[in-house]
Amino acid sequence: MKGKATSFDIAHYAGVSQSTVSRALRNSHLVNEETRKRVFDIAKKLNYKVDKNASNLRTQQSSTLALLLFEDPTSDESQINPFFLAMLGSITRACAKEGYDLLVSFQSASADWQADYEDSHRADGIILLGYGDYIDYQPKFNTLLEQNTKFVCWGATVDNRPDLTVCCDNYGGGKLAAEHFIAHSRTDCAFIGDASDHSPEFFSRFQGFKDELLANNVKINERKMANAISTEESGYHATRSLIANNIKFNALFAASDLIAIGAIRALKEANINVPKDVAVVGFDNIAIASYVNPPLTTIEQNTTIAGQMLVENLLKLIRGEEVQSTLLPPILIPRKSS
Amino acid sequence: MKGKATSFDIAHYAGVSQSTVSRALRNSHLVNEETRKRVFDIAKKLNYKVDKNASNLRTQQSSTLALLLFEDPTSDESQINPFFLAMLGSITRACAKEGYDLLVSFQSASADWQADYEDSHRADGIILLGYGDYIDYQPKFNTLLEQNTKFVCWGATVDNRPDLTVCCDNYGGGKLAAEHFIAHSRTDCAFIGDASDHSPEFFSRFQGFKDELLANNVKINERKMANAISTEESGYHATRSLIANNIKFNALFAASDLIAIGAIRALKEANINVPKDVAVVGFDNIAIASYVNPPLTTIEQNTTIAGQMLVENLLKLIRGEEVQSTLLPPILIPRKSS
DNA sequence: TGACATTATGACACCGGTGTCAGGAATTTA
DNA sequence: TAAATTCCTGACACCGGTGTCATAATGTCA
Repeated sequence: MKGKATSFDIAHYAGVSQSTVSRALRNSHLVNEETRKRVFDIAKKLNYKVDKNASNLRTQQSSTLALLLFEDPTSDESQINPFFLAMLGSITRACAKEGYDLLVSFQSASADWQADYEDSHRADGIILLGYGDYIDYQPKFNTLLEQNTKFVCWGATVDNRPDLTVCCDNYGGGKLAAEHFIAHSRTDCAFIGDASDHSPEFFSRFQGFKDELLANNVKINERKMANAISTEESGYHATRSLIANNIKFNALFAASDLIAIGAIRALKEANINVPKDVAVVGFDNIAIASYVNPPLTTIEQNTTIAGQMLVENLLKLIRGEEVQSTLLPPILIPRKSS
Repeated sequence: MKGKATSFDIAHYAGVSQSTVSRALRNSHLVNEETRKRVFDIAKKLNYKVDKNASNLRTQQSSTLALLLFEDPTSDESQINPFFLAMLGSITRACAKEGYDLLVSFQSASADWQADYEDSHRADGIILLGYGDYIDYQPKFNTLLEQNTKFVCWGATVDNRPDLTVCCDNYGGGKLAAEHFIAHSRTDCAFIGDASDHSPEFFSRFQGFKDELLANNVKINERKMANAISTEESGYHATRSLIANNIKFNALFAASDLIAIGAIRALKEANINVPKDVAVVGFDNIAIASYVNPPLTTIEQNTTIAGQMLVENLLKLIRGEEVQSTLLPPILIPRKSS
């Protein structure tokens, strides 16, 4: 046999028509049991596999989802944010469970990604995953919506479409961090992250943090805040600049674990003891968090559930079912850094 | 416009035949420049995207590679080995650079994965990534070879086909670890990993380690060896059992970083100081390694290059070009654990 | 026994591109 | 001016399945 076997080959050997083969292989009840068995046996012998391109072309669907990972273009090329990698893992699993394949692709936020995968019928829907400059995405979301492309995204909100977003309750997570500090009488708080509304996730975390402090009559001093994107380097530099400016605090809330880890490095360098002098709380609970020294107290986002929800919601959208807005509860994981 | 635009729609608006549209969009030199422009403009306006299913079906290739990740089924479901995640990242990037899409899928070693992706024309080739029981795979490799499926694999060797494997020089890496201990006069060595030939990568690491020690007249005591698979838990338990058996050593070579991290935890628990009492060296240089306490000395496998090589070699195989056997040089990254 | 339902199958159009071949128009050559 | 060449385009088969429709064979009921 040259080349791969087709349904015509099977039809030939089974002495039936190609139509019947196709039906038999898809377990249509229209096919005689005996015929079905014969076809299956021959298919197995010839190592036949349905040509997905032909099948997808005809049925106009692909049983495939696309995952677009937006990386902050400023972050180090070689290291991908471990939080996203964890998400990727759980999304892959969730897809497999649902019988879907997963196409993975990295995108820079600026690129002209649009609906490429879905328009070209390569994927039935798209999962968008990224941290950061989501605000720039709204026009692209609109394009996707206009074209009736099915998509869900992590973290970012889409105007008037809360059902397209799965995210952690960042505001609530921020409050958890504040509660934790209050409970341990650490009220001289610093924040590192991006408190502008440029990065909505960080913004919400900060808002929750600030509001909960206020509810306990604690005000956060603007001078005790520094901007950082979600990398260890950025957290390190932001913290160093606070220290260099001689700014004092006894609690530090970092908008992500990577930032927190960088912050701890900067604190250590300045001979500031964690947690004795400064208690540090991060956000995400990436795998590294439990191994750093001291182990990092953090607000966990459950990536397993998050990945499942993204996939489930997307499939519902594809099937035309209604989707509820999904907010995942954050959990405080207390460790030795606070 | 209902539904997605097709090349016929463009043909209609451009007043040319569908054939010409197809040619124009693929920049065939057979098309008049003016016609080409017109077609492009209309395509853009209609937000036209080539239907990959139709295109792939006709051309019998997919511009897609499949990545099959074999996880050790005994490892914790929720956590994927960070080394593989790093590989996944670099493979994704390498694919993008070459203009290929990447299908990602998790498989358990036992499943009937065979050549599914390639047989069904979803992918032009397959990358196999896994640790562990590779020895069981040879029959499946044979099936793949028989069917002329293009594939490459990480780590595992395929009988008589060294060109299909990309891996780190595990033997050389083991020697590096031994050299390091010798240089620091730590000659009472323990090894944790799998020194049977069940896990060829671990086996090679151990062989290199042992041989280099022998070259320096140091013999490793069989009692100072313990089996472990590549998880933190497994490393922890293996080390605990050594300690429980009152086995003494002043240097420990772990077959992977996760094992090493587990080992350090066990040592700490037993009040054994790292590196003062026991120097620890791991293997992989995963991201966590530099953050643990103390930072872990390890043998780095460069995942960026590894991913690139896997993709490059696979593409060469697909194009029918000759591929050289690829052995990547390991590098010792000295940190505070030794 | 004739009308009708049920079951199993084949023929065929179709999905949306790609590649081949034939041929008309314009240009060059003899 | 006829012949050859180049350039550009359209018609059409084809990739390998899926879904619809027609139909033959068999079973059911009045």
